Amino acid sequence: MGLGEPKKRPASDTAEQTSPCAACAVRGMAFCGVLDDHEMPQLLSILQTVTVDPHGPIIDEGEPADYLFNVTQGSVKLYKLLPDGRRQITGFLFEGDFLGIAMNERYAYSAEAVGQVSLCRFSRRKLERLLDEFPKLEKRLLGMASNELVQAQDQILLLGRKTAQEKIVSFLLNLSDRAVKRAALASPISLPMGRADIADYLGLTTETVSRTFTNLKRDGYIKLLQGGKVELPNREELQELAEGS
Amino acid sequence: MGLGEPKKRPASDTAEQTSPCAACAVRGMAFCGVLDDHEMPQLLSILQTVTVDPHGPIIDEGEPADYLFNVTQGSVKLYKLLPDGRRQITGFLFEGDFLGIAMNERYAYSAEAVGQVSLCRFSRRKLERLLDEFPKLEKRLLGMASNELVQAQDQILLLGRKTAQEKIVSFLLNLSDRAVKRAALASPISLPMGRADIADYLGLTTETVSRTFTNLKRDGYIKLLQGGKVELPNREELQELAEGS
DNA sequence: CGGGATCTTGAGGATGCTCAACGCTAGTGG
DNA sequence: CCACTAGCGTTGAGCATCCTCAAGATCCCG
Repeated sequence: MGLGEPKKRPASDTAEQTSPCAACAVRGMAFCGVLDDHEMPQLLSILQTVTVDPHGPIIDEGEPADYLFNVTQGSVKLYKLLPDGRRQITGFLFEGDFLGIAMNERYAYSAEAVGQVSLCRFSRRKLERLLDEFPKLEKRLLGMASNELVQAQDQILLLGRKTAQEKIVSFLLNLSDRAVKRAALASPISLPMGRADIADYLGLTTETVSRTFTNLKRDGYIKLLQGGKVELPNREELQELAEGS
Repeated sequence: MGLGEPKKRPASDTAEQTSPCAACAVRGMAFCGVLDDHEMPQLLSILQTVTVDPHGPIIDEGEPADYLFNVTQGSVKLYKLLPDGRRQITGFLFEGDFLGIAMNERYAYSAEAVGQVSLCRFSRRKLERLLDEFPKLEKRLLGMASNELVQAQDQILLLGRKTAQEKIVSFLLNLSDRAVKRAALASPISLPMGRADIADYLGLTTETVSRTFTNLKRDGYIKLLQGGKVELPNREELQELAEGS
């Protein structure tokens, strides 16, 4: 696992010593949002901030699941591989998303930075002890797990029964919805990942992704802007395209 | 939702009055297994046993998620529909499986009995109150949610990147593994669901499922027995078929 | 024994894949 | 400053897997 070894920065070696969390932009959206200010120090004591370069590994499928993460900046892709190299991306994470609910003793998938990424890293062992102390943290995690399961089922429906065009449009709408949840704009959304990543997420090839974008553009459903941004002029129209109705 | 209205049987109207749980065959595997004997009465007080006829509905996608279930007998299919009728089965449940982790305020999918099914039914509201009282119950549910997420990712990999034959073989091996967990045999496994259900679970058509079974049979990888049972003579061989290695 | 449902088999076709070439952009070094 | 290259995205032509449509076989329950 050569390139991109995470650069660890203990929470206690900078001016942020007292609390990187106090200034944290994603605290409200993340699972730590349920803790009050006076409870934060205990979380802080088991947390390290980490940055990873583009394409750098974060976790590897099959390794002991010793750490959990919270994405504070950038985007992350999760994926599984078949022995012959076929790849399935199981999800993308953005600011505020949690990495590591879906695991037992070992990581069930690998994770890699899409662009430059910053994360909070928790020792799993220590976090589990904290859960005993703060039941509301555990409740929050259970709620997040529920949400992720619902998302996973949507993805299963998409992969099993939708056409290439429906897959692409569903994907764009999903990114748009999540952007709104992060208090970003619903319409010019940014695609930090490449065509190959989109293909491996939707069970397609890069060529099919590219062709489908071209068609959607030609028919006026989307506009491709500078810097990998996409404009969605008419969400309701797209909503229907996404479900074939 | 006409046919198959669940037949409710309050826990207090039969000889099992004191405890249907005491004699419950699946208690060890189910989430209630974490409760001690002296804690069971509280669970019992919020529980009803229910039976559903073949093809009878259990829950409907989009309805308020007022009840959670534990399957005690038979098999259940979970599915989502697209507006034009395309169907994706998101999972099958067997004895001991829990129904209802993946939900928020409303059910994220529909559930239907495959054969004759028996279930324990819990009021969600009351169960949530019980969770506050028994943190170990909550911990257990979080663990189960983790497991389900791992399963969901496997299914995503299957749907996105596996061939028809790999899908079928993976499915058979999965059923076999789960049979073992229920203390059943690994090899002649039973397929309580029809070809159409298998197809909608694997993102295929019934014809493709049928043809693939025929091919696997011809090549000696499986044997189709009486009563919808399937023999898997060589699991290791199948394991390789399932991953294309 | 009959009949409906389910399963199987066949022939033809469409969606998305493979293989290949070309264009665009950004970073690099002369 | 600009040619060069490497990576990524786009486009095209042919093809394979799986789907569609249709007919026949089998099973199960009355």
